Amino acid sequence: MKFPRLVVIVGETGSGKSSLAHLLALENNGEIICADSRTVYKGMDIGTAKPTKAEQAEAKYHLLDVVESNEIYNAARFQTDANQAIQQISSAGKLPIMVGGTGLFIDSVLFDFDFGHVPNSELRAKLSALTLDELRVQALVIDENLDSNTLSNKRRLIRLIEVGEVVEQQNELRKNTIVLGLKIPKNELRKRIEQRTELMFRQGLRKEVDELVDEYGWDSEAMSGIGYREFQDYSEGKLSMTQVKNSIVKNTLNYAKRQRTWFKRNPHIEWFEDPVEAKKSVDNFLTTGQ
RNA sequence: GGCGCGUUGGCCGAGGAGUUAGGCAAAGGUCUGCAAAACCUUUUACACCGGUGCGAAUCCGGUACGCGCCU
Repeated sequence: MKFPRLVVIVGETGSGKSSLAHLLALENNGEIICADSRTVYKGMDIGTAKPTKAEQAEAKYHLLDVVESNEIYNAARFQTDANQAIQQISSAGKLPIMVGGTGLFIDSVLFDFDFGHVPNSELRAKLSALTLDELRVQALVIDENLDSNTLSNKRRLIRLIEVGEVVEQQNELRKNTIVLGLKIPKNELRKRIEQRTELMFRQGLRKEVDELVDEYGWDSEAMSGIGYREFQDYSEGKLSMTQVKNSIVKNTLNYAKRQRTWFKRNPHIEWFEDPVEAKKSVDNFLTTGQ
């Protein structure tokens, strides 16, 4: 079976998708695949709201703690790892459930992305030294219809030049797949994110950050995430701890906004505000295969 | 009571007679190997009243509020 049955749950940070996934796993003999660009890192537990040890004891989680906090993980690698996990889970007779908020990661599996050329770090280094205008000139040769979003984005221009062509968008959904989206009202989301941040502090976020900084420094991959990087300003005396906390809430909210924008354009997502309704939809999918 | 200084969009903050300061926040958006990233778009303000100018947020006078100093 090339495309085993797959349940996918998406949503913004704090939407409750993780707990829904956990429940679904328990009820349907499922295993979870985390589609999250941060929980792949070891040592980043509190700030990424990684499933707890207790949760991991109840249900099997995949793609957690797969790299050290100073390593780089990326979408292409996720795609491979996730597909492998899906095969493995389903050949063991279980139901794969993919949950996460990293849109690119999710879509790479959902739409079977062909990422194209492998990154060329030498070329990238060379291109990074160029100005935006110089990159534009090269990029416009490849595609003269680039919009202002891309034309101002150095990183994307570099990738475009590296690949040498515009990759064709693919929007045919993976077979045997149901995609559920969890959404919650905005003011409710804010409340949850505030509570969640508060909880992280109580669970010892600050200590986790200190340990990671001691080991990898402020410039490491681990420290680039929300809930971590904000502490640098505290350590430099620029922000008080309260301001750090507020800043984390704000950045998380901004991130949630970007996630919402990302998922909004996917027409295959069935949106739910009530997890119970979402569960019914999954039940239906599992019994009818539809 | 007298003298001086200040009053800029949600906040900070430049400028200063006729083209957009900028930053932050907010809202919307982009997205195929860094994605909790990177980036795009939008929001037309100068306390109030009068005066002088073709033209004032920008100059002059007064009013209010704030700050400082003096008696």
